[in-house]
Amino acid sequence: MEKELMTIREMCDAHEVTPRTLRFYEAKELLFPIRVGQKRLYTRRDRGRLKLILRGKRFGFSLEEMRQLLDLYDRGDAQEEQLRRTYAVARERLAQMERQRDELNEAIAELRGQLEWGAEMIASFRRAAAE
Amino acid sequence: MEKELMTIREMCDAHEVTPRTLRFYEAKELLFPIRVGQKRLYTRRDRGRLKLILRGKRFGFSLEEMRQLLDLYDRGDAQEEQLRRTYAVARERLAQMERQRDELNEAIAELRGQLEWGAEMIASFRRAAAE
DNA sequence: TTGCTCCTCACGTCACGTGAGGTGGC
DNA sequence: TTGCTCCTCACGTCACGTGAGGTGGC
Repeated sequence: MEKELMTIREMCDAHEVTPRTLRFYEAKELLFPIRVGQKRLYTRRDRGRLKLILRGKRFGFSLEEMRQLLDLYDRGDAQEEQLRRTYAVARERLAQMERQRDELNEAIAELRGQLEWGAEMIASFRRAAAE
Repeated sequence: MEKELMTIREMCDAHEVTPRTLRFYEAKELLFPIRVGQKRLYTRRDRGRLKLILRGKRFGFSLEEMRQLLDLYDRGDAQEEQLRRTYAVARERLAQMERQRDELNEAIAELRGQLEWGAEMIASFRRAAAE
């Protein structure tokens, strides 16, 4: 059973982030934990938002983009509009990620080539030293 | 024929970087253009270093890492040592790039799944609106 | 005189990391 | 009293971007 309210430490352990990250997201108005004195208590809503934020990060969305999408989600009334917007932004991101993957694959191939060349050079140094 | 000395603008056009980038690399001691008054004139050596820096960037090396490798290269005496070091660092980088590519591919697959789901949802909104 | 390119600060960006210094409750 | 966890500034990081304000030569 999940606790209704979680401390900052419990949040960190559950989502593998640092306290600094959670405070930073709060400053950026991405999370809104309850304050009891100085302490923060995170609700189910905060956990839902955090999961979406972390997922968005894996997709390369900026925090500002995630904030805008979450805000749309929160307004609740325009569910369809929110979905369309997210869909459009996500398609662009997908295209960027595919380009990025292609570049990365090229770079990997190039670096592999360089490494082969380097291995040969090192081998020839060794042969020269053996004389 | 390539000119022996190039202005900052010629360097920028030749390598698709901004003046700010070249000045930044100089501040970080990666480039050492000749100063004629205030103006900078870049030598063949600077161009060689810049090419290596940009290549290194594509491989994800930090500027500090590139500076260290270039410094080794410059000492010239320990060519073999330099090559070995570069080779070792490059192998690690390759492994990181491969991990990064795998994560990216996973994220792409996941995002594609989300997009499909989103497309269906939008379609069902449309059907509901058609009633 | 007007443009153009060059220059030097120096602050801004993004997503946090990292102390410094202090508090509350077991 | 000692630890532990929490807290709030606030500066540091990385690789530049972006004005502001000024200079030199056609």
